[in-house]
Amino acid sequence: MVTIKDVAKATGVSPSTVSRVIADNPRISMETKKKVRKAMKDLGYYPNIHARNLVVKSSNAIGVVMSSSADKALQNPFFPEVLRGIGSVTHKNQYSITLSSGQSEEEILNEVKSMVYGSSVDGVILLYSRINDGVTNFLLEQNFPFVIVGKPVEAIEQVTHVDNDNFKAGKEITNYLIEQSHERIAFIGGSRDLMVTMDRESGYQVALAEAGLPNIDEYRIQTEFLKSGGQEAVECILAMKHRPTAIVISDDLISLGVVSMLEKSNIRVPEDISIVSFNNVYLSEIIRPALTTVDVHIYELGAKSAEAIINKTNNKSEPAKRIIIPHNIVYRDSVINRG
Amino acid sequence: MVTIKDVAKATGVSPSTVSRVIADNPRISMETKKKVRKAMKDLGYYPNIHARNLVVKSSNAIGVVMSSSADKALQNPFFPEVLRGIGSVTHKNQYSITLSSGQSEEEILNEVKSMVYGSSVDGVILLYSRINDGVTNFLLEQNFPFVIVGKPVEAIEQVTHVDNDNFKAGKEITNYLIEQSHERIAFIGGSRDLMVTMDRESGYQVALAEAGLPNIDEYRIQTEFLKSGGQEAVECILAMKHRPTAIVISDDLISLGVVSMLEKSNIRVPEDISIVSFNNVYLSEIIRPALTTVDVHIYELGAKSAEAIINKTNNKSEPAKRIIIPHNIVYRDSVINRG
DNA sequence: CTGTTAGCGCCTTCAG
DNA sequence: CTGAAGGCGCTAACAG
Repeated sequence: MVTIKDVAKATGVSPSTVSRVIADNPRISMETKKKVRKAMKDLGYYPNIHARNLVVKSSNAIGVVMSSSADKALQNPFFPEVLRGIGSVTHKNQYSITLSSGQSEEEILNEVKSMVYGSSVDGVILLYSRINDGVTNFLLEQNFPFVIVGKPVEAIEQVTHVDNDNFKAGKEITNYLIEQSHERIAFIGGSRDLMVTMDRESGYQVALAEAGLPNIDEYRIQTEFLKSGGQEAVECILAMKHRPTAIVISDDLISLGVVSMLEKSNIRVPEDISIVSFNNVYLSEIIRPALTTVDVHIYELGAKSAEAIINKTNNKSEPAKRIIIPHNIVYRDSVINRG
Repeated sequence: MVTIKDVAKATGVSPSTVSRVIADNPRISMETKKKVRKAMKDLGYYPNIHARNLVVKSSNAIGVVMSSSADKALQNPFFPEVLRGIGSVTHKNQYSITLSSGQSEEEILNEVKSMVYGSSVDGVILLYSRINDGVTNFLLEQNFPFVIVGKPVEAIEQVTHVDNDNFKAGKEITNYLIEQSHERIAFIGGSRDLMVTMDRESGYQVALAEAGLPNIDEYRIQTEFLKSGGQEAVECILAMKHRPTAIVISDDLISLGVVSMLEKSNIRVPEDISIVSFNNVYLSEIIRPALTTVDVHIYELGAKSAEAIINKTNNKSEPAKRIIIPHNIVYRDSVINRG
């Protein structure tokens, strides 16, 4: 391994000079800089990041933690897409990213603790926001730089987050269904502990209320953020005496499950049941019928969160920010006008 | 930050003893071990990985590098899926994973160099195999532990790799088309520099030859591993005087592009043109028509490659292995029998 | 503008 | 079974 000493020796300067060249310290003469840089290249010198990080106590790495297991999350195209967004800006800023890989909440909390205490990351991005979340609480206690993709459950003024206006989006998409003369509208959401579910669901409820439509408990179904979740949910719906004519679904992947299950049960979409959902993951375009869905600009969500966390690590005293990514509805073929 | 010294002080032992407890050194009495462990817990001690890695020159991390930009690759569901496979076993073995994020070959090579020289990873997994690849050559020269997902271009006996038998798969899937009485069969592949493309393409060619079918140059099209790649390819096909009645496509995502483009051009699949492809990414099931495709067991590919690289880092002298993941054809609705 | 010194947190001989 | 000492590669004062 070629170290800073080797290039110092080769150049006839001291190690600290070499170090300063690496940092591009302005107080080094252009001449020696050139000389040193040449030697670095000739010898094939690459800095040992561990040594560096040990002394500067930072790692130029940011941790990305997903809800529950990475294993499960990666099945939802949402995550690769945020990751792309995050990756593009971390890369631009020379940060690397470390993925959480824990399978349980406890494992993940431990991972995060060792990232923080072991200072192996400079900041973390939380790809979810959940009630009573150990990781969030820990980060908050430690006053460690982090940003949430989603809406914080509490201390909303203290934590930087990038989110959509999911309440508004939920309301808008539900209103769209109402405009299409639907009156019996169900809602299928992911875990109710997640803020994103809650926000979308309240939007849905308020829209119903404002339209003077009844808010039927049975019509609000909770399931998992997976295709299989959607299939389960359909069973509930099939069991109802008064089936809804339309469903608001809080995630495209769930929609995929419900559409396929509905199809299996000989219920046509949109003729028998209309469907709208959220995210505009690319599969919502290829599934038949193509999904009317709210585009939340996933890539953007990722990119902005990365920018935010990088800013924060470089300036810890920066006040918390809230960044709202605008959404828009993409109209496709999964809704029918019943008027 | 609580260090090894702090817990030493708190326990009344020396730092080296604490270090030995961490390593679970058998020469430490059970008694002191307990005492020390308790103190670690009480104080909230977590090892500083940089300090540790600096001295032991290893990182318990493995680098995952994708072909060209992560940005692009992550658009193909293949990658999240391998990542899941890799993640599950790295996690089980307490390894973390670092994703390459370079945008160009040169950037990626530099990333890999700094991983290797900076000893920030113990091994790397290459998610592609390409002719004349700088990264592969570098790793080979350095004799640094790595495994390829795919078939090495050269030095095949020296590099551990996990692959499918893509030649055989290409032949089988083409034969299937031939059995369905197709005679004009085209091939759309990704970059011809990639071994995976070459293997599948030769399988296709041999199948044609063995069946006594002509091998028409025009029928072999090369494009990008993206949906847009498929769309481009269709333009070539539309321009032909003698259009094929079936196409072998080397990647499901490309197929998605060709199907949608064909649809736009009022050419029906499978009635006018049959399609088969590779990977069995989940979207091949949801697209209409559902794709007949060879399932290469992506998750498995990832999991095995992770096992292999971990073994290798723990035993550098281990001989190179070739691990073949069996494939199987999943028959769906994108092929019609013309007999 | 550059060199010297000390130390980051941990592990590993070498003594005892 | 345990302590003391030295060093991994790098950076950051402090001198000059």
